[in-house]
Order: sequence, then structure tokens, then C-alpha cells
Amino acid sequence: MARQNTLFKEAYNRYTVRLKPDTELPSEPDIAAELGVSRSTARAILMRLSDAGIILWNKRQKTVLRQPTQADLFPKEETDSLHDIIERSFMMRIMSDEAQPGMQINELELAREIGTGTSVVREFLIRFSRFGLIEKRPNSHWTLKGFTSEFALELADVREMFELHSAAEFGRLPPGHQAWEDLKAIEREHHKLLKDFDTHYRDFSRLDEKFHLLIHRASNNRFIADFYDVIAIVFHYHFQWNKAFARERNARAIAEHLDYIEALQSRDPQRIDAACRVHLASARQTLMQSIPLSAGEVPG
Amino acid sequence: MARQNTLFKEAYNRYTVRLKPDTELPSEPDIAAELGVSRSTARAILMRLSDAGIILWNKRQKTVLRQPTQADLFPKEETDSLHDIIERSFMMRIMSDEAQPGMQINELELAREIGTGTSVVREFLIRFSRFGLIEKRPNSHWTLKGFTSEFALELADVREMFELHSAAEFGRLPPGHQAWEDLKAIEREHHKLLKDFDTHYRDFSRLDEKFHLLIHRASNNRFIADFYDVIAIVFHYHFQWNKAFARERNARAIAEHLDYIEALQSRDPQRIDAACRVHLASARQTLMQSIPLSAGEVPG
DNA sequence: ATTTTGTTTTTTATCTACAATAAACATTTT
DNA sequence: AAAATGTTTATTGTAGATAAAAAACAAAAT
Repeated sequence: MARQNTLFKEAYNRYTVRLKPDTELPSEPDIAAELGVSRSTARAILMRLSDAGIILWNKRQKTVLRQPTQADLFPKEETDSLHDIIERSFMMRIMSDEAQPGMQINELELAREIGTGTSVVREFLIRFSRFGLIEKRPNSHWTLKGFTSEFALELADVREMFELHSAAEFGRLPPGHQAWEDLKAIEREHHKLLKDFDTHYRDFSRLDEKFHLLIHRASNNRFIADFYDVIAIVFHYHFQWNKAFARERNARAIAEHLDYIEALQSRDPQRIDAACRVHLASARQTLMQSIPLSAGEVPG
Repeated sequence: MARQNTLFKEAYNRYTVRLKPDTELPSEPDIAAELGVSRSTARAILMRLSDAGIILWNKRQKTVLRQPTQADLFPKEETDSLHDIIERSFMMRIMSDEAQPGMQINELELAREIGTGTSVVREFLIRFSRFGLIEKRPNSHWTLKGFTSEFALELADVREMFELHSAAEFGRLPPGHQAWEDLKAIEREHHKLLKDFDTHYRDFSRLDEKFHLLIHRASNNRFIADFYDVIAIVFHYHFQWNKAFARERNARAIAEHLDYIEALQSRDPQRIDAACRVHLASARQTLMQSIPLSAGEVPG
């Protein structure tokens, strides 16, 4: 088959779950915009809702007839986009212990194991190569460079350069800029998290990403923004499987963030620089500690 | 047809031009290694050389019978890899005046005009996207962001961060390191170029790339090295078409390079930093001046 | 006049097939 | 035994086909 209609299914589920009986639905373009899909897809959703007897559809009139049930939805396995499936599956493999640096990556084998065509795998690998974890030999295979301490060091170096730059730019933002409000909101979220820390400390990584993204956006630099994707994906997949000391780690990071936020709000370049450095140093340490030691390496 | 044998043709030409009559050729693995191809391809070359009566091939004995002529070679159009063809063709389009920022990029149309399949174009665009000049809307088209002043500014900012970092690292390289010799050689090349400057100043860009690459390698950082590709491609295609003031530009750059080299050799961090900054500032200026002004912009 | 719906066309995402190339295996030669 | 050649197999690179999704066009309703 040529293409799965996962976008349709996912959008259908997303729209259907929140339908309330006896309400009227908006126009097709409105629905499409709301769901972030084209009108063609929105119409396909309406068509199915109508066929399933969930709505009555007659031109402009779209009335919800009944509360949709779980049985009306597509099963969750059918709504993942191929790209997400491949990403998850691939990251799982390369973060696992079996994955040794220098290992060859076989497109056909990957495709078969994931249950997909080779072109999607190829395109994924090309896209993924910018994360610096794999490398291609022309006319030949991909090689896994691996999640090694070299990788972590190089990542941390660039991250520090970029974040110091972005933080300095943030400090120069004009007083009326939206970013200051966003920063305030993030500060409040930190305090809220701190309140119920024992039960909620796992939510920190989401907040962490949001905070650093806000700072990096201040740099207004596409290369810096793109690079943050690398960091985000590494942290996302890495710490998802490495939950050791999560509580202590997060407690420390929150304290550093609050300091950092205060420094930004002071707009004093030197204070910003200092607070940023403190946080980056501990982030580097956290990252380095989480690297699996390869044979012959000694813990630093 | 599925795949062009451009690799074979290109390697055949490369090997054939330097054959001398009455010499013996080395073993198949040696030939393959020399040409950077697999033994299968090396054998295909030998087979053709034999069929064309250029060599006598009997197992280990491979004697060159006659001097190959131009007619023995494949025409140059047949030896370009598809990737190179697409890159050239695409860069030509997006650097041309017709290419306006915001313009949509159509995969099928591009493929037709270049005379190739859509998959190659797709993969090229994915790879190319890391240069920050195009952007994809999911399930929809690519958009040309364009070679704008914003692009140049963002590029220059990152370049400066990276090069200052790399130059500092270079200064810390141990005395016996190969890089110091390479630097000396590059210094000599600068002096040589200066001697016949009027006739050879166009060779400068090759030397420039070599010099900066050497510096960036000192950082030992894959992200910095990858980023230098972005700079290299922009300079390569951009200045290929913008030859205005090339002589003055290059003269100035050479002087700055020599200063910069001397600073590196002094290993004095502050001197290195200062010389690097001077050169980067003028490189930035050169880049900014070369940006086509879009409507409404005023020259800075 | 503008928005909404109905219909058709264009474009992208993905799969499959197949030639070129690389890699592996087997045999021969030194 | 090691290296070279001969032969077979596996893998990548590219084209072409097709369904999903987007976009464009046309008609109808406010």
C-alpha cells in the first residue's frame, strides 16, 4: 500500500473525543484550522462521523447526535505517524546496550524489523544524521558513532556556547517583549512544581525544555534553534530510560533555574553570564555521568 | 532505469588517464583502494580496459598495451553523480534573482526539470535543509527561506562563536601536533600566492577554505565541523557568481590571515582572540555586502 | 461581497522493483 | 599461510506507481 491514513485517523480521534451531544459544529475551514489539517481531511472526518451516526450532516448544519464512545475511535496503534514509529524504534535500538559504536546500520534490516519500506528508513536516517550519532560512508552503509563520552563532550561544548549567547541576547530584550511575561510564567511553574515536589518532580523535564527553548528563541538564530533539537532529543530519550537520581538532579536544577531566571530579570549581563555558567556546568556533569562507560574507560 | 553507473565511469576515467604503456598494474584490491571503490568496481574497470584493448589481462598479469586516448574516456556529462547534478542545479536556482523568499518548492517539478526521479530530489532536500535555507511544512511543500540578510547574520554569529572557540583550542595544541606543520605549509602557500597575486588571486578561496578547515578541526567537535560545511557551500556558490571586488577582498583577507597565523603560532590566547576577531569582522562585512537587497531594505 | 460547501487537480508520502555497488565466500596462485 | 583472483550474495541508489493529503477551482448560501 502507498500511504497510511494515520493523519486522518489521529485527527479523527482527536476531534471525536471532545464532541458533546446536541451541539453544532463550526464550518469546515474552521475545523481544519483547529485540527491543523487540510479541509480535505476535515471533510473526511465529518464524513466518517456522519456514517457512524455520531453527527447529522447536511451542508452547513452539523449536529452532534450522540456521545461518541471508545469503540468509535481508531485503536491507538493505527494513529502513530510512520516517522514517529521509526524514531522511537530506532532510538530504542541505539540507546540500548547492544548497540556498540562502530556498528553497521542496515537499511533493509531496519525496515523489515520496523515493518516498513526502505525509503522511509533512508529518509529518517538522513534526517537523523544531523544529530551526529550516525555517519554515512558513500555508496555503503551507515555507521553508528554512538552515544559516547566524546559525543556528550562535543554536545556540551556547543550547547554552552549557544546558551551563553542566547542568555546574553535575552538580557537585551526590550522591556515590553512577550518573552518577559513568558519567563514570569515559567518562574511561577517552577514554584508550583517545588510545592508538590515529591509527587511531581518527574514533570520537570517538560518544564526544563520549555525554559531553555524560551531562552534560545531570544537569539533569533535558526542554527541555534535547530541545535536545540539535538539536545532535546538526547535528553528526551536518554533520561526516559535513566531515571537514577532523578529526584536529586531535578531539585538541584530547579534551584539553579530560579537563580538563572532572577539573573535574567536583573538584566545585568555579568549576573546572567554567571548564573548561566553555573547551570550549564551542572547540566554537563549530569550528562557526562549518564554516559554508559565503554570498555577501558574510567569514570571521571 | 534503476541506477546510473556514474561511479564506475568516473573511476574508469580517473584510472585510465594515467596509464602508461608497458607498465604492469597492481592487484585488484590495490587498485580498488587507490580509487576508493570496491573491488567489484575495480574489476569492472579492468574488464572494460581489457575489452577496449588498452590492457592485456590474464589473472595476475595486467599489462598496459597502449596509451589511452580521449576517445577511450566516458564523456564528462556521464560521470557526475546524481547528487552533484542536483546540488548544482538547485543552488543555481535558489541563488538566482528569480528565487524569492517564501517561494514554494515543488518536488515533482524539480525532479522533472533536473531529469531525475522524485526520491533523489526528496532526499536531497532533506539533506539540504540543514543549511537553513529551506524549511518544510509537514505533509506539505518546502518553502524557500532564501539567502537573506537575516540568514547571513545568523550564519555569521554562529561562525564567530565557533571560530573563536576553535582558534583558542588550536592555540592549546601540543607542540608536536601535526596541525602546526600544516599551518606552516598554509602560511607558505599564502606567501606564494602573494608573489603572483595579480594572476592567481582567484585561487584564494580554495586556500581560505583549507585554512579555516584546519582551524576548525582543532576543536575536535563534530557539530562545529558539520557547521563549516554550511559556510563552505554558501561561500562556494555565492562568490562563484559574485566576483565584484574579488581582488581587493582577497588582498585584505590574505593580510589578515597572515596576522592570524602569526598569532596562532605565538600561542598567546589574547593575541589569537584579537587576530581572529579582526578577520571575522571583515569576513562578516564581506558576506553582508554580498547579500542581494530585497525590496524595502536599505544598505547598511 | 464574503464565506461555505462541493468537486477536481496537484503534490506529497510510501512501497516495490531492479541495476550498480559493496561485501562475502570459495578457489587458486605465490 | 597469505594474498590474489573468481564467483555469489547482500545492500544501496534510483525510478516509477499509487493512496493520502493538500490545494485549487467552481458553485451555492448567507
